Amino acid sequence: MTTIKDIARIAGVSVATVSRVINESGYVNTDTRKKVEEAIKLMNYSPNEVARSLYKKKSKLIGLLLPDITNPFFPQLARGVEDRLQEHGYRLIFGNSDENEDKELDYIRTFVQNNVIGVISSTNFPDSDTYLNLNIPIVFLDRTSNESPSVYADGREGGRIAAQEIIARGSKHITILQGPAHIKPAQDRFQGAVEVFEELGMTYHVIQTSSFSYIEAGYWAKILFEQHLETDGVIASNDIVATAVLQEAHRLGKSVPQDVQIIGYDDIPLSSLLSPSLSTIRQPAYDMGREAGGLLIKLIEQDKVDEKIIQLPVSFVERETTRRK
Amino acid sequence: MTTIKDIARIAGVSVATVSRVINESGYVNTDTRKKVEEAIKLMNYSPNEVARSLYKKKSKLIGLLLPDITNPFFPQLARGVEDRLQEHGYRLIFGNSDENEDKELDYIRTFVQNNVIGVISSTNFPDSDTYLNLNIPIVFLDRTSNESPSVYADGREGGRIAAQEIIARGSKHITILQGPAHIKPAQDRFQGAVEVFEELGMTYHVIQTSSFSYIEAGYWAKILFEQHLETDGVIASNDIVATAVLQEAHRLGKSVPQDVQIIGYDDIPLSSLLSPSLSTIRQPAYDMGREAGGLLIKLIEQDKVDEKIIQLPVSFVERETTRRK
DNA sequence: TCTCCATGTGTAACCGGTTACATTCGTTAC
DNA sequence: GTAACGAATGTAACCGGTTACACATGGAGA
Repeated sequence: MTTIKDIARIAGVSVATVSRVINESGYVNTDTRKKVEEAIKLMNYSPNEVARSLYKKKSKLIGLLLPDITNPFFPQLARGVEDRLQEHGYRLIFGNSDENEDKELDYIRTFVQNNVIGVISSTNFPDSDTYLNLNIPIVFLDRTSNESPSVYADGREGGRIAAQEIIARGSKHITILQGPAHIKPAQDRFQGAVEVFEELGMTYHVIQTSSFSYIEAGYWAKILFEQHLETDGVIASNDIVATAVLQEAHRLGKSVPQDVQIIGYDDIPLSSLLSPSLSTIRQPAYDMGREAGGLLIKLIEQDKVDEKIIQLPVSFVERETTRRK
Repeated sequence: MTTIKDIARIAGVSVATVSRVINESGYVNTDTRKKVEEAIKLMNYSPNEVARSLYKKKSKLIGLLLPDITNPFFPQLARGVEDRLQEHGYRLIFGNSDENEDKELDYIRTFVQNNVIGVISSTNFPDSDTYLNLNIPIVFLDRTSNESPSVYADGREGGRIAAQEIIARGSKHITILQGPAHIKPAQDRFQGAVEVFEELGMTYHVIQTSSFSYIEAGYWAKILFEQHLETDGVIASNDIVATAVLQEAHRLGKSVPQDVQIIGYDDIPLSSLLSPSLSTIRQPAYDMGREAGGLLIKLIEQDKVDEKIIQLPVSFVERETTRRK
């Protein structure tokens, strides 16, 4: 591998001068600069980031921790983060936590060991020591914690909207699928929906689900209609579960949205391709990722950041699993 | 941050001894080891990987380059890779290439700058200088190139199976959706299907699509039925497009699979949740990722590796968008 | 003429680890 | 008695950059 010494030798200067050229710092004579640049081009040299990082105690790497990239909501977050950071020359070290605190801790440790300059995390444990003791900027994504920098969409409001819309469209026997208990945003949206029913004094049913996995989604859908066959409106905990409910409704000969209305959550890309296409509460996942990236960059590059907590709007996307008002 | 010097001071030994304890190398007296270990625990010390990496010219990082994590086929690959590597203490630097050679080059460069010890890449340009000149192990994933280490599923065979199955199930007017021209695996599966038709002397139609994006998928589905309304069998280039075709068929009042049979490709998780659920050619994406990770580890840790090219089987997953034989 | 400062460049310390080599001590073998 | 070797430990060079500091030069201002 070509090193700065090689370049220095070829250009007939010292390593300090080469470094100055690379970093555009300090004084360098125009002719000298030219010689160095030629040597760099000749050898196709690019500086070793590891050496840089060691001295500066800062790399160009950022740690990204997501629960599970296999859940189609998260790739969009990841993509948003990456696109934003890439524009500023930062790169990602990536890990899936599986909502598991130990795995998270392990990843965070290796992030730190690799001198990452910041972390973006969708964690269920934002208040753990791991994060409190972290002395690099951290942004919570799709999660919040007190005054910590975070980017998220208003889950409670999303839940409220889902309930309001499905009620306004005439469902009387509504079942809410409550997402996994340990996942904060899932509980927020559930609470939001429940609130609306309580406020209106309406009854509703709840099916508690314990994971967001594809395999189990079908199971919950079955349970739902087994326990509450009269259900004519379903507020699903996310679009995957909603898709499973849609399938189960078909299987039972119920037509959607005439017999049963369904509202999903997230607006994953496939929602619009289902038949009937899925009405859902949209979270602007890609933008959330971008915002998180942007916020982290600010935290890294600036002393003061005013808006450390960014809440993005959720919205009802009316498609074909709900009736017209 | 705590450094090895701090530990040495606290334990009353030299840095060399601490290093020996950490790495379990050389001779260390049992009592000394105990003192050092206590100091490490006391300070919650973990060694700086950057410094290590600089001296050793090797990190614990591996570069992973995928076209677009937003396409649901790739998260599974990524997950497989990560899970496998994680077991061996390796971490991922991740990037999306968007099938763009410049972006790829840029990522590969920063991988190298960060002393990654290996690269896994789904590239359309395996024979470019970028990869030829790379002097660290590289595994091509979902792609092949000559004798280079690679893990993939047999696209041609997948295409053949799709054609055979849909023909065997009675479709007469079959339209093949040909995936983007620059994506090798898409062309392989297309060629495989075409082969079968040629061998049987059957006619078929082709719609050439130019991307795998969600947004355009609906467009291609529309085009398909506009140009070939008589189509009673569709071999889609992947499951997303197949989903769009399914939707369009419904919209046109065609029932699936009675009027039109549809076969997808990939077997992304959502396929089984569609209604009707999607018959498709399954690629074992997660396993492909795991295998790629395993192969790379072998290449890194062993001198000789016998099986450098791993081909995984594709299979027909019979669901509800095809009729019974 | 002398001082001061901007310009230009090199030397060497430093970042936090790893490891080659030197040194010391105790035991064993001849 | 001493040569040889294993065990235990420390010193310092090294990895490839960055940068503080020293030093040289030349022109402007007093």
